[in-house]
Amino acid sequence: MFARKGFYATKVSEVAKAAGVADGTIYLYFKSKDDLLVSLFEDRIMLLLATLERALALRPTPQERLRCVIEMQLGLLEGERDLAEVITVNLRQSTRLMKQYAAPKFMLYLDTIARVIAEGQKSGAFRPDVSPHLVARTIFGALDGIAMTWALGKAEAGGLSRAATQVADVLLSGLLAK
Amino acid sequence: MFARKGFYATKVSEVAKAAGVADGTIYLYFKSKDDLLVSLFEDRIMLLLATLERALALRPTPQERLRCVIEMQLGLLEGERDLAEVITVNLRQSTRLMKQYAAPKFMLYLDTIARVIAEGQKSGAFRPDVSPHLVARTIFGALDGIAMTWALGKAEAGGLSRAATQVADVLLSGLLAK
Amino acid sequence: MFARKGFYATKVSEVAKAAGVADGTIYLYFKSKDDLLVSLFEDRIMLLLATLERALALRPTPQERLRCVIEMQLGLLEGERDLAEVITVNLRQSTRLMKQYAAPKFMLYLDTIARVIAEGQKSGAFRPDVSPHLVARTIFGALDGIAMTWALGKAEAGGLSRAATQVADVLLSGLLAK
Amino acid sequence: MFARKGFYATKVSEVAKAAGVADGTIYLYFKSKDDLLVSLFEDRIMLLLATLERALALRPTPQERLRCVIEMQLGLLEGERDLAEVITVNLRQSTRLMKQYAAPKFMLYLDTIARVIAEGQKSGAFRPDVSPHLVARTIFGALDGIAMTWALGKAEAGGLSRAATQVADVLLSGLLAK
DNA sequence: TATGAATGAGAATTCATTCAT
DNA sequence: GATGAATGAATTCTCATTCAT
Repeated sequence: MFARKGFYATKVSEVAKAAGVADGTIYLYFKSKDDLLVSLFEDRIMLLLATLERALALRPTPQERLRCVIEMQLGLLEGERDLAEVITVNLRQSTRLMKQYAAPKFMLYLDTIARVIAEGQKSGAFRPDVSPHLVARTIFGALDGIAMTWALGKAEAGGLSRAATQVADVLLSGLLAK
Repeated sequence: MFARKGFYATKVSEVAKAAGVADGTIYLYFKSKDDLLVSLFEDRIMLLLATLERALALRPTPQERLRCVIEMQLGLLEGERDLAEVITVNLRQSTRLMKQYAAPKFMLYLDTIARVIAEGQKSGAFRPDVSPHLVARTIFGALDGIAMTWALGKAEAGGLSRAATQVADVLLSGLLAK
Repeated sequence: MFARKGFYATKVSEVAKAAGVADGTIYLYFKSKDDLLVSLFEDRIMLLLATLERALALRPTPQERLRCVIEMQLGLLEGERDLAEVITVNLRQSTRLMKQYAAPKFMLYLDTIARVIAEGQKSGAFRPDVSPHLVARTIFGALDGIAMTWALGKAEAGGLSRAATQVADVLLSGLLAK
Repeated sequence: MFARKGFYATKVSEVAKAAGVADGTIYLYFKSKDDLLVSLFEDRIMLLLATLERALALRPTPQERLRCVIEMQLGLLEGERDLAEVITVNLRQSTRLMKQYAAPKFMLYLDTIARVIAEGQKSGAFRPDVSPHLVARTIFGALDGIAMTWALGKAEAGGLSRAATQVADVLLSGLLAK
């Protein structure tokens, strides 16, 4: 609902009706309307983090690990256009929301990406002249931007995974040591 | 004000007071509160587009042109933390706002970047195996993500221009034909 | 709880928790939240009435009987600051509550005081030129006001019984026939 | 409206309609619904205080001054049954309201009465063996109780001023030095 | 008897917008 | 053009009460 109508335009009573419960019941499980949005985000980013850690454990080379990150971030949203819209668009409704709740969890995610880069640099696979954290922010932003334009546009099925391969190609060849 | 408190948390009366006019006066110049935000965005993106076109005219090689894009997008926000926050965070109020007003102008901007890529591919400078539009979305997203994390974090002076160089290095070597 | 937080600010669930039972259990013993307050009041005023009647039976002279009334009304609350607050403050929730439930019982109480006065007048002990009912209302109000200011203030231990003696002195010498 | 329906049972929108303004307009003049009630009380008690001080200035003897207090407190409500109900009943809805807002102004009023008593004691007119503040609380309570029973009952015209004379007789002869 | 999760009616308050001055 | 007092629609959240277990 947040994706379709926007967070502020969505009434709690609509969420309740869609969930098949009474208005008050929402408040037995969520502290406030804000909490509803934040929980959605946290659920997903924690899921992403957990899945990512597990997947990374199976990929030995830095190249594979980076592709893994890219595939997972876009994969989380593939087929879930509404979720993509909530996370890339609606979540950013208010700075307060972002700073207070989303930022900490989000930083954990950036840290994970940065660690992949740093390890690749240490092993000599990636160029050492760039900041791992900056690269992490670049990668996150690139994928987020792709998801956003995908969600706001036609959101074609399979579009994100096709994008993932190309983006990975470009970023990887930009990061590999010469 | 939108940046500091969020669009919805900012009252029109606060904007009026900050501008030193009466509440009603706002409505002599803007159709609605939404219009206030959209105008802000349009002003800036049109400025960015115009400045970018002018700057691109002076850069002959695709490499220089791409660096130019990167420097300008981040440069627009350098030193204007609040503006960065409005554009990367607050503007994403609602899908309606994005789709109806921001998207068209935004597409013009993506088109400009895509054109730079396509020209680079045609001239043989950039690898031909990636979609110019996808690369444009990647570049925009990367820069937007950097600006967002910069704005939400400490927003250190000079941070964005230092970032620009490194991002340009990575993206360029990822895009150059072998 | 009603005394500490006010009747409207006290949730039934808080009363239930304080009583160590589940919310629903309250409704097995009380018809409604209002009933909770009314029962509290009725319990106490009936207790006061019964105790008062018993005590009055032992005091032969009008003077003693009047002192008895004063001591009992203030004595009921001595050491029970919360109860004093409920009766003097919180019970006055709404005119409806007062008129419908409290007033009848309350009138019984005023009647008892008025009877003490009337008997004193008949016996020649009290001045005959004042209405017994008006005097009863005066006495009740005076004691209620003392209890209220005591409850809203520091509610010092022993404060009410010390007050009782002085008030009785004043009222008695005001009522005695010349 | 508060008197007729009780404070909690009265909706702000009803007050607004009765006042012939829109709901929101209430909030341009009062901070909250509570403030509406408190303002009513403060207005009146300040009026009472001012009128009382002025009237007291014209009465030389302690006896006259005490009668003056009694006449004014009951006189304020004479003919204003609703106001009497608000002040004696509705205002006492919550301890918070009383303690936080009403108490300070109320104490000023009690102080004024106590001063009348203390002066009477100093001049030798009143018995010296009772606390002026306790007597003030007694007098206030007696009058408040009379007003309350009057408001909750038939509230006959002229009832309060007739009561005033009798109460003054009793209290005065109770207070005069022997 | 006791429970406590679910209910949903209800109300205070906010704030974008208007328009008489 | 500018003002800012007044508007009133709109919405979150609370909490007394119920009832299946």
